[in-house]
Amino acid sequence: MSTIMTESRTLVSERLAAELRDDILCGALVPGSRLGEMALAERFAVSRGPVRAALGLLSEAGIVQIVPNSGARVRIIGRSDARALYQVRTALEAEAATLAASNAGRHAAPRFRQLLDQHGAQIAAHPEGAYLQASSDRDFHVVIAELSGNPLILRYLTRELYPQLSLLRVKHRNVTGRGAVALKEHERIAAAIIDGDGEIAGLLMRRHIRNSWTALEMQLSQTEQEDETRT
Amino acid sequence: MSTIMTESRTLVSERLAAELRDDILCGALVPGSRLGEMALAERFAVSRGPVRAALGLLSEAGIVQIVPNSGARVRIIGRSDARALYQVRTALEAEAATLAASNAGRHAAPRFRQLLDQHGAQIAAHPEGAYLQASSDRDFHVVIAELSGNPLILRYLTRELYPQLSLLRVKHRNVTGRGAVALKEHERIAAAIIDGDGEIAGLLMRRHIRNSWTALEMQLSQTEQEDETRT
DNA sequence: GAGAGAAATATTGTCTACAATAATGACAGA
DNA sequence: TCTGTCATTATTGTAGACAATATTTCTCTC
Repeated sequence: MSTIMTESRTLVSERLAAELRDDILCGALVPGSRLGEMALAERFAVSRGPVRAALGLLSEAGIVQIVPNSGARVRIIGRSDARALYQVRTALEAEAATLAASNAGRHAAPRFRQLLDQHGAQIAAHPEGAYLQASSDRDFHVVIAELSGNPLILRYLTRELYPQLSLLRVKHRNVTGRGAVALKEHERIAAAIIDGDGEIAGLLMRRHIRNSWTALEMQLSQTEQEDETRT
Repeated sequence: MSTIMTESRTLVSERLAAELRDDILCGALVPGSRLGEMALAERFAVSRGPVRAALGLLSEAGIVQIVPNSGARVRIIGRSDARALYQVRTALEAEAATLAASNAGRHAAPRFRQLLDQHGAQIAAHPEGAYLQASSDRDFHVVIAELSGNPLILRYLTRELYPQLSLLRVKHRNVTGRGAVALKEHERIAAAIIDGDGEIAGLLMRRHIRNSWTALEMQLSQTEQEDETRT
């Protein structure tokens, strides 16, 4: 986490970081690729100072890896990284769901309804489902983190965990989500939160993230076997 | 989190960050105090470049607050910050305990025994107990995070959450721990982990952190009232 | 004396240049 | 052909200077 208080005017370094972040998360800069200070300074027509600061911010987000005296690269997220990320997600998102159930109340129902409808429409359009955490799936989770009222949880998820998981997505484009099953789980979580039942909300969220990880792990296993077979 | 791979040689910026970190966590640099780049560069006889990088690292740890174009200060941790930190701790440490129960097995018993004995000796020496998370209390929690096998949890706790809570300690030196009650809770958590009972370990850890927060919150309330009374 | 505005000063953000380090390429020997 | 050594090159880390911004001080008016 970082406690840089930013308001209106944005530093060059922060703008660079945002742009590089987008390039990294959309796959334009693939995991492993080199982020040389001099090349980036030239590309963005700035000095190396703000480039270094930007790389520091991206390193902090966990999507760039800096080796002192050697340079920075887009981070490669391996299976064990993904596992650790999912375990942390399980913890934080279960806590968020529990807290959200205390905070949200009935007036959150329309928001959840909208999110779930959106998600349902997405699944109808793509029954096999896109990869984990397409936007409506992600939105659902972010809303719960917001409703938790804990800015730290929200920050860790949105600034670090989700971007890092996006890197996994860049690397494994053919991994699919769990479609209607996941949606059903979302619905139950939302209902528990709306009903103020924190214990059940937390438990269902744990289960949901665990299920997502189990499915993903299986697919990663297959992908890695295919990679080995192809080598 | 930061993904700077550091091995043997340490950068000036990292050495500065470590030294400043120590100054901040021991209270030599109190919350709110100003960390000017020029003053620090002069104090450490280096240029402002590595000072800036060091401040970036400390900001990332959450113990320094940087306002663009205005400078850096040691962060002040307020009550709502502390609450958020404890909620995140609850989530992460319960998960760590659950995972540790799967990983640790019986051979962790001597280590726990040692930690608990140490903690017991500390409480015997100070029955009223020092402030939250004295070293043996902290060690117990760190060991569980290590046993969890999740490097991310360990990193968040030791790099960010505990240092930030140390800042709270700097501000509230008269807040006491829970003495023998906390030790008893530790013992039960350790037993559950050694027995491989992840569900109970996680539940007991949740309860433990929650209890610690409840006690701390009460004391913070009193301290703040006294502060107001004194003003 | 209080408040507003301008000027002066201090500090941070960025740029440029040099020092330090790692990576790459060339060459010799087994 | 492969391996090890050395030289060269590229890049990162740091220092110092200038530009940009915020803070402090001073002056004037009410």
